[in-house]
Amino acid sequence: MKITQEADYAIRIIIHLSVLGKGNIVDAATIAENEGVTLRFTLKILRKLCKDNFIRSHRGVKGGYSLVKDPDEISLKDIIEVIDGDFAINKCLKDENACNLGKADTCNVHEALRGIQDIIIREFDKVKFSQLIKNKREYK
Amino acid sequence: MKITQEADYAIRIIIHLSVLGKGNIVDAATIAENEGVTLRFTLKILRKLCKDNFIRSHRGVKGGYSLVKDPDEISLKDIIEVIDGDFAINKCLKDENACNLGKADTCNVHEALRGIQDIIIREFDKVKFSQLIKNKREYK
DNA sequence: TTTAAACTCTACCAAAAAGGTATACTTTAA
DNA sequence: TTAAAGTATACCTTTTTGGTAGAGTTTAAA
Repeated sequence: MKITQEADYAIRIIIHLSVLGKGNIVDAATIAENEGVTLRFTLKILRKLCKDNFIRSHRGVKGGYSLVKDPDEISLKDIIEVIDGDFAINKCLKDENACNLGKADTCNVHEALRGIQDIIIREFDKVKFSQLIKNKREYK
Repeated sequence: MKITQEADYAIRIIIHLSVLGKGNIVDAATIAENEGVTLRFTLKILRKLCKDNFIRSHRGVKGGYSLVKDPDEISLKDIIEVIDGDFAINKCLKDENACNLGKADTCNVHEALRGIQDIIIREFDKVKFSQLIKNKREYK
């Protein structure tokens, strides 16, 4: 029941971009340095965030990355899903055939877990990045 | 954000024992066969459940395992914790020193995640095994 | 009192996932 | 034209997970 280290990094990266605000460009090296993640790994995460359209990249000299959406339109759920994939607290909730007893449809556990999962997703979706950058100053 | 396969098995094992009811003995081989888990792995899980006092073992011929508590006194949270350890949706919530920026105490994300984690734990704790065995018949 | 059906303990192993790095590009402002 | 940026793909290492093995110990019952 953990988010991955990579998702944690992705959250910090989006926080960094959120502080700068939608549309403002910053290069990967600056983010990496400030957030304590290696440049290479930062780049890898940034590419995933690009592919899912939360940020966009600007190639060439003076390039970098910028937020596509406003921080209050992006939730923890959104970013964790980009990295870790859909929330599924048990494999049978992602794929009913994964139940090795073949009875996901009649299983009380399955039903209970689905209820919990729905609540978890809702809670992660409630937290927007606008809230996460409260009291944060600009980076120099 | 998944429970492990092993925790899933443990849940089924406790369900099996819950159907039989507190104090009733069944041997590992029977559980293994009914729940679709190998005997060896079942034994391993049973030992962990013993150590944490949810079940007790009976050695020797006609031995096996039985529930120590009533099914309505055992929750999904209890059993998942036996196998997967304490719930901690991010490493910084288990150990504040794990924050590689060293600012768990002032971190907005940390604070938000703790709130979500508390809700998750509460939800898993709400589900008791008495509820999970509704409509389940005895095993033959 | 012997036997076999049970559980116990510790260690080990293989596969999968996670975390991270390397190489060889392409794009573009200045 | 050049160097500062991002891109794409592939690879590697470590940790976690899932599972197995071997050599015991205990005990009901014949």
